[in-house]
Amino acid sequence: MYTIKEVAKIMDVSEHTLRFWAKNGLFPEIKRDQNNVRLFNDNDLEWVKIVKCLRKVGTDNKSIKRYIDLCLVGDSTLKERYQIILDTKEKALNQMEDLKNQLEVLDYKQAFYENLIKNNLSDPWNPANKIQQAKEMAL
Amino acid sequence: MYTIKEVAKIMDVSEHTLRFWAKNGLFPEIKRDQNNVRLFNDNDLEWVKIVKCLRKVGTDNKSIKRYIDLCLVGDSTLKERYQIILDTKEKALNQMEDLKNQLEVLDYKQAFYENLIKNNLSDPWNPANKIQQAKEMAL
DNA sequence: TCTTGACTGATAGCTACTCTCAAGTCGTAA
DNA sequence: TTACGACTTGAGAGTAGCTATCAGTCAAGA
Repeated sequence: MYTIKEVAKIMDVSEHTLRFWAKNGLFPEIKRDQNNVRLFNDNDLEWVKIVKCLRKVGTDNKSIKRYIDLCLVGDSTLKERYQIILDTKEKALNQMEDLKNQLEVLDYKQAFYENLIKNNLSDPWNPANKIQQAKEMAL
Repeated sequence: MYTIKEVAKIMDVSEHTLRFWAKNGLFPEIKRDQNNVRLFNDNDLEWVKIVKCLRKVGTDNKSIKRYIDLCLVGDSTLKERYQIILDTKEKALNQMEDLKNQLEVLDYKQAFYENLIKNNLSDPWNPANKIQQAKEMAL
């Protein structure tokens, strides 16, 4: 059994966020002790894990709740849940692709700056420099 | 020269977001025609590209504005800007790593569901089933 | 007994959009 | 000439998902 603080540490999710998720029904009911303090068990940790996973790939909380609710309905929703996982995987792969593209932009920028710094050049992008260049061309 | 609508299409960023970014100083001043309509040139498109890139890897707008402002200052900020690009690259790589981890979680889930569906089994996670299992064990 | 620390829910605030709206401009068709 | 439709503008309201603050409860230790 874990307190919310321990779960926050183990799962690397803030206590605030865990309470927010709990309040919004993103976990099945979590047990409380006699003082109303939440006590997470290992199974609850698995729920946190899947919610965290779905959030990380950008699933909105409404859709996550829907998935959780399907889980609680029982076996009749197995195929629908399976499909959600497949769709989520595709989303994650698209995001990887997107990140790769952004990395290319950053690689280009890096090379651009390295060239300027190494050769002690001026930034041809800078509007101020543009004016300067225009002046030079006009001479 | 491109209207905001064209830029939105070319860069795959909504007109709303472009106006929002512009209002918050995430682009250098953009030219307007006699009717106050924004006219983006190819250089502006490059600004949109870098802002989009920074946002995609989770940079907050304040930090993006700071980067843009550094760009406008001129060559004295080249090294600082270079460092921002390097830091951003690292952030992007961390995110890739994170996504890979989440994909593993999803792969596991996929296998889990495939097993249940193929073998026509009950979800051992379902709280309702847990009760059932407990009952069966009690028999 | 008092203090410290952990927890609680309610609520306020924040970021980054996202949407709606009234108003202005343009080209074309009746 | 006027009406229309498609486009733009800024202002401002609304939203998602946290994030932070707060007052209050409780148990354990000095």
